[in-house]
Amino acid sequence: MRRDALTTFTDLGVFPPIAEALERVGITEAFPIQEMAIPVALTGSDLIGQARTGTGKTFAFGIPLLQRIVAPGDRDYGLANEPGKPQALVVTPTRELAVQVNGDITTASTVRKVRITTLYGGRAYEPQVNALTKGVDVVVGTPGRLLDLAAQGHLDLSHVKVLVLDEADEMLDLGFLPDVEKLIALTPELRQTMLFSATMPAAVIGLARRYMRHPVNIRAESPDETQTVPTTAQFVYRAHQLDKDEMVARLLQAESRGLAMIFSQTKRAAQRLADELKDRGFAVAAVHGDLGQGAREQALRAFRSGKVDVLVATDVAARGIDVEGVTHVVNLTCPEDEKTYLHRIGRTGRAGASGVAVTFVDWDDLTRWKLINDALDLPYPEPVETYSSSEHFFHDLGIPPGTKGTLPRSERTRAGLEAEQLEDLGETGKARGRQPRRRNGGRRRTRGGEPAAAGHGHSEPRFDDEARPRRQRSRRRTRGGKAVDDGGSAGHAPEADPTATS
DNA sequence: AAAAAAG
Repeated sequence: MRRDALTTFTDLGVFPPIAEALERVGITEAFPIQEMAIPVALTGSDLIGQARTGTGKTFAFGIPLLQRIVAPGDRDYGLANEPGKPQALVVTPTRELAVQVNGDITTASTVRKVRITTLYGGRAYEPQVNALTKGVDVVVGTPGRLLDLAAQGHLDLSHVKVLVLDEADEMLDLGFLPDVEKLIALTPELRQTMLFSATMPAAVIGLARRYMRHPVNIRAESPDETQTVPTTAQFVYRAHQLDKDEMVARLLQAESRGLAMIFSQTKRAAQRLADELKDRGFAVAAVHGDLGQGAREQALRAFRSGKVDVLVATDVAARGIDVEGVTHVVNLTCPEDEKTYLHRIGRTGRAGASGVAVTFVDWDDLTRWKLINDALDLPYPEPVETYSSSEHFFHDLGIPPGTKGTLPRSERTRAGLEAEQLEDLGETGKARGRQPRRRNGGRRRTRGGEPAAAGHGHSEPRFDDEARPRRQRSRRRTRGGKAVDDGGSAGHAPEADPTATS
């Protein structure tokens, strides 16, 4: 359901302090999921919201959540809620996502005095406990720490009137379900429950009904429409293991590349690739669960600011993370399932921007890839056999042929790969120690220039100003101190929300 | 089997 006329938040029933707070950062226009969900959510109804990655789900629940609570400065303060007890709770599957969602909700709350806090693991208890002691209206957090603080008597969820499960299908998945159930049990039965995700399997909706009362289903797209984002061009290759580092390095030389995220199946492989790319002279950071929380957040901050323009990650960064300027996503190996694929490649092509998603599929994973391909109705049943020297690989990704053979290959790459492969074959009994760091090999980054070439007859990935989405962002954003010009024209940008997360 | 999430 699209309207031709621009819909403002005020049109949707959003009250002045929130509309004004959003206006202050240049957010004036509601996007489809917001347009559909906000009026329903404001009535207090339970709802299940589904919309593609990067199309504005966070504000779709964040805005009504703020409007439905009573803040200290509000005139009718104290009517319905005990001061200082959280009235709204948002649960996310990763700590970094909790931080991000906290930031977005805070953005919409700057005009009112709303106390919002983030509660998650890997950090000291003291500041979190102190915040709770002082009094909090909205809590965003991850399950483990929330339960922990509740068990210790610091967190009282008995006054929660709005509960949101962000990335709801993940939160209701086997790994999280027990904790999430415990959390829900700590909240009042009479509450509003909202579920949001880009992926919402029917089974999950069925399960969710146990925790909801007559939920309204809201989908920003028709059910038969593709779940992938049309402005992201997808490429699927069958690559050889020993060639992958080289392919990634070449891919990172694509013209007009912005930020790139590379997804790995394991923490160790992610760290190894990050080290390797660093050796090759790329500005890269790694984020995965083997790192301390400080290092994880530092990596993400460096990436957001553009201090590093390559982030190697495990699936810890697959969902919800919204970083402006990500033009390339690489899957080092075939993702687990279509949901993971969708969320990973959804880190690019956000809010109407163009993106490129490259997936490497090993021989062993061909069957699994076909399942993903079929589930999402993609046109890539047979991944293209490719080597780092293949002409069409360069052509597809817009890399000038002249760069061939210019990248140093570190010795550690081969050593690491061979050791890993032996391990896979079960031929090494003991854990492999970390390889010694080599000194920086060279600086080979090439950026900017001509638009990237098209591939597979899909939408043309281009990052020059002329290829930017027609629907211009109404918000000026800055990154690394300088303004980012979003430009505008061409393309078929469906919706655009600056601070969207999925 | 891996990753995430409490420590």
